[in-house]
Amino acid sequence: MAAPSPKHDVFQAIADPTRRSLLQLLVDREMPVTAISGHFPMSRTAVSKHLRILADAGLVKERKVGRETRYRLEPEPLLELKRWLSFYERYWENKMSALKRYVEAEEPSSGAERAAGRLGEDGD
Amino acid sequence: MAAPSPKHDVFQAIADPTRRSLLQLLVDREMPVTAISGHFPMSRTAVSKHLRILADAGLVKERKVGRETRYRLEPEPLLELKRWLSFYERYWENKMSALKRYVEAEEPSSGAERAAGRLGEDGD
DNA sequence: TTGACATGAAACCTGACGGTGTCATAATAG
DNA sequence: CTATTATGACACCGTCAGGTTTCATGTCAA
Repeated sequence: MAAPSPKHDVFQAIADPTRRSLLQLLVDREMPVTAISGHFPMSRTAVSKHLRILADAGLVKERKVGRETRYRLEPEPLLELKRWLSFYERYWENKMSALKRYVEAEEPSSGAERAAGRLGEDGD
Repeated sequence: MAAPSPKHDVFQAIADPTRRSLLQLLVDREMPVTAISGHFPMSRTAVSKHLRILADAGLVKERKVGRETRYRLEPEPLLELKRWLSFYERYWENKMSALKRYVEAEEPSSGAERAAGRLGEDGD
């Protein structure tokens, strides 16, 4: 019963770029495996395995509809990530001010179109 | 140098539990490798490699002091993570209300002890 | 029933990862 | 100078993750 024995945690699940794309693809629609795999340059089986890992981490949910299995995003587990992150927030607040504000400014609304938000790697 | 070709991104860097502990250990103090490795049940070389990966992702910074190399946290790259996360925030806000508030309530202080936040699996 | 479609499971390959031990080198102590 | 300490660079190894292909099963359509 809802035994929380996830072999894969959220951190590991989102570590893979393919998996992150998968999440984004399923962000608001529900899709069957074959349709999903059409968006990726790999075999359907490979995608299926990634989905399994995501499901294992609780990030997607499966629903069988006829002969197909539809997957959809389940964002709750990301809360763990958020909480982990929030712990470090106060640390970068120490040294960041302008940069932080610049980023924060885009969040509240619907900032998400800037997929490639480049951060200054070489700070000093 | 300043090679902007990080083989390891932030997502991958924090995927490993050891590396997350490493970050936490270096969160406000600067430590040399040997001292750091004293906190972990593995060889100094292994720790050193983890540090390399973290440095590669820009999450720690090295400073040579005499014959020792001191490492310290560099939280800026976590912003990328935060921005990635913020994209999904509005999605879990759809289905979460009480739960969200309950979690949010712990963040502001220094909440990080509740590692096992159980979420209702079947939302609808 | 028969056949096509959707999917998961299994066996397998390869490269990266996490770990070890050893060694070379730079810096400090005597 | 010599010995010790701190560290990084290597070489090596076992495991696992990501990928492929093949096969079995279940569902839908004629």
